Amino acid sequence: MFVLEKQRQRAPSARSLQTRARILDAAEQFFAARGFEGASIRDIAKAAGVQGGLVAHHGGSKEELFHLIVARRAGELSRLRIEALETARACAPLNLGTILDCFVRPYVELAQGGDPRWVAYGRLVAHVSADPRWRDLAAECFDPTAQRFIAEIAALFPGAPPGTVAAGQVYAVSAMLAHVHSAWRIGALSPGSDAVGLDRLIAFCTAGVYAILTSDT
Amino acid sequence: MFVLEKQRQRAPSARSLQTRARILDAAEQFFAARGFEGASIRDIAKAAGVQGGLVAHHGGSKEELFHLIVARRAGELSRLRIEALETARACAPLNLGTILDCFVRPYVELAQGGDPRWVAYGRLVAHVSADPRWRDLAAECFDPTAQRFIAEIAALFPGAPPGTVAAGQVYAVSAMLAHVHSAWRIGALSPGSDAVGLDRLIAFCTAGVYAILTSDT
DNA sequence: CCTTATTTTGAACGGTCGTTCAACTTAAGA
DNA sequence: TCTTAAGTTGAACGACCGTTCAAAATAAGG
Repeated sequence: MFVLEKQRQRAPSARSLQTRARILDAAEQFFAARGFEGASIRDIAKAAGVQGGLVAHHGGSKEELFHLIVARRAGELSRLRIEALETARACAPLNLGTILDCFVRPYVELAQGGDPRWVAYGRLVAHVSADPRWRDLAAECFDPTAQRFIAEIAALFPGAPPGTVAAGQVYAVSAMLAHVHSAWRIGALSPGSDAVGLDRLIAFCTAGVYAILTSDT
Repeated sequence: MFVLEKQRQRAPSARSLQTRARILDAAEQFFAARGFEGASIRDIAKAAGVQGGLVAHHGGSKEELFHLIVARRAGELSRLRIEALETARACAPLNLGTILDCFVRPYVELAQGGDPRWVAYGRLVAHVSADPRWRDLAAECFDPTAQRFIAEIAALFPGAPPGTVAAGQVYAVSAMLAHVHSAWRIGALSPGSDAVGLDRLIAFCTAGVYAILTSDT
């Protein structure tokens, strides 16, 4: 899967970096909208305004390109979530609602902020989660942060079985993704602040996770 | 999208019905495993043991075939859910947990029962829900039953905003799908009964929906 | 300013895709 | 039994796929 790259002898030019960014952004949109097989290298190249061969030059094979796109966005989001967690911990002792807030809020605010790249990323995550083909990619990009939050929650509920904490995490993530990419099914977005919907989502997740962690069975 | 078909002049033979079923089942597996674009007519034909042209004869175009497969399974599941709801209503006044149980349990038991066709259907639903391309299909196949359950829940919480009930329904569905097709992320299935996991899922959904329906905001 | 690593082009390669269709086989209905 | 609608085959169509590569253009580093 991964071959070690030849050592660079020169710094990339500004133009090359811009081209690379255009290719990755275009690929992100097409992969998100049409899935891995549905997105074609030629469509991506045309949207980025380059020749097809250049996509391979900057992104490698189609699989490597997909991996690259998911990993770069996941890394940035992971950083934001961990930062939110540390900030919250510095203010007050963590509770369940705060922990889930730190996980859910960063992404939902990015996606609802209107940046099409983060909306696309949500669809990408949905594709990756739905297809067992991407199991390794999910494990690499999503699991470390998820494990971190699972550990925080488990520390609050010492008696809860580990599997139950993990289940709550998975359910919460799925509800978060549905909140973003199935918003049209919930109804037309309210013209005012979207924060109401976000708070409602976090309340749903918190109550659900709390219920299964404190149940007797 | 839909042309009116020529009137049949003869009943289909038993062999033809079997062939048709083999084609639809094979298509269901490939669409579920690889998505719409990832599944090829030739793979489906080979798995069904027929020539490629026969797939078009029984299933129409690729889009029509996809629609056919989702609709037939959705119709059957919808019937089971409504039956469960009516049975429960006959026994005792409905409450939130019972309503959600009637929605979630029929599918999860089918999928966890080991029938690969129902496991495949779960992945199909995930694909349909993740891709805006299938918005109309989702509206046709999923919304009527969802609306029915939303109405039942709304009747229990007269003061709750309609959008909040719909949000709870969408979150619950997403958690249910995650429970089935992301079970590997929650952990190895317990060797004993899977009903424990199902009860936990229903408890999660019930507590979450209840929380957002009774919140002040 | 040179040298040359890097970026970019343009075209081509072998395959696979969804779809179509004439010809052949099967079996329903009179 | 006979007619013929329906089922099935096998091959072909044009289009698009991911990938490769020699050659040209660009620009970093000495």
